[in-house]
Amino acid sequence: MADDVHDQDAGMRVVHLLRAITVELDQLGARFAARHALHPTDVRALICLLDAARTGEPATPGTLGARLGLNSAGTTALVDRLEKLGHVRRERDSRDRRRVLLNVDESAVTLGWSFFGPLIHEVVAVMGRFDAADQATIERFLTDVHETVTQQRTCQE
Amino acid sequence: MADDVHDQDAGMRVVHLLRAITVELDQLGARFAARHALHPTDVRALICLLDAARTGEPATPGTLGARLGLNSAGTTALVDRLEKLGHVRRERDSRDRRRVLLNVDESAVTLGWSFFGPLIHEVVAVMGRFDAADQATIERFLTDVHETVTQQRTCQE
DNA sequence: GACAATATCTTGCTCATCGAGATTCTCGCT
DNA sequence: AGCGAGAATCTCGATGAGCAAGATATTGTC
Repeated sequence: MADDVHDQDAGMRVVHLLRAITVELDQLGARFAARHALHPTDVRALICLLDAARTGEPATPGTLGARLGLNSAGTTALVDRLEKLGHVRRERDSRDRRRVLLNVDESAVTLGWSFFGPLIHEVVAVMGRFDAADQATIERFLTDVHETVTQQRTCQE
Repeated sequence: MADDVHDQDAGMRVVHLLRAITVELDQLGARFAARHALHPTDVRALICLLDAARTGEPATPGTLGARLGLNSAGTTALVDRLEKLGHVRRERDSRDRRRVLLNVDESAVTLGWSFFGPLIHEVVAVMGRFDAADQATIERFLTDVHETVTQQRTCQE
């Protein structure tokens, strides 16, 4: 039973750590936003768009708005802002001409890297201080947590 | 060199996982907010207040606003909202009557647990599937990452 | 006791987001 | 073909969170 208590303590400590990391990353994102005349929503939008670009799936205002929990009006305003800043370009889909495809400009990529690059580098370095077996453990843990959180989000309708 | 590339790949995968987890947690927080007539900022405020209560340090509008990056006007409006909903009570400090202490109501605690409790339980369960050595590894990794992120945030002025 | 410093609140404004509806385009059906 | 249902996006007016600047109340210092 002592082990159970111990397990739960480690679990709670990890929960608090994950929450603390989330809060810190949020604030870092907010600072990045303020420094480049962006709103927090704009940063989240760019992250989503870059993710989509990385996985090769097409991005449209509809999918973006759904991902961010915005309605159509807010999504239009968001894309307007990003387009005005030159981070995104609208482009009519030639197949389905109702749709608008969103292309992320190179400037947004370099902008993101200039700000988050150092942090990413640091985290990779932290990871590098663990041996291969431990790295696999960490990756497995984070994958499980990600799955759990995603499930929690989607199952609550 | 193949090992280097391998290390870096694992590092980048972990970075993406951490970011994905952050995004999911944000959206979960937003859903929690929408479901209880709260704004995202209100949720972040409650988290800060509960953190402060847990560590025993006194919470005031000033410290809260600083933590959230709000100015005094926004902080006043925020505390007004939370007080109107009964989640927080203002109370003049009897020693320094300029100050206002913020007391989190029990209702806010139970509200938070009713929503995030299941997720926390799940994450603890995920953690429980690892043996003690791996748990220590995970905790050490998250601690290092947290430190890195905090450092990155504070050093950028 | 007058003055600077601190903590909080008030006022007037900007702008992101929402709800509702208009517009443009696609596709199945006859 | 061509008409109508439905889908993707945009426009308009309203709401409200947050900001800048200043007001108010309280404390410590000379």
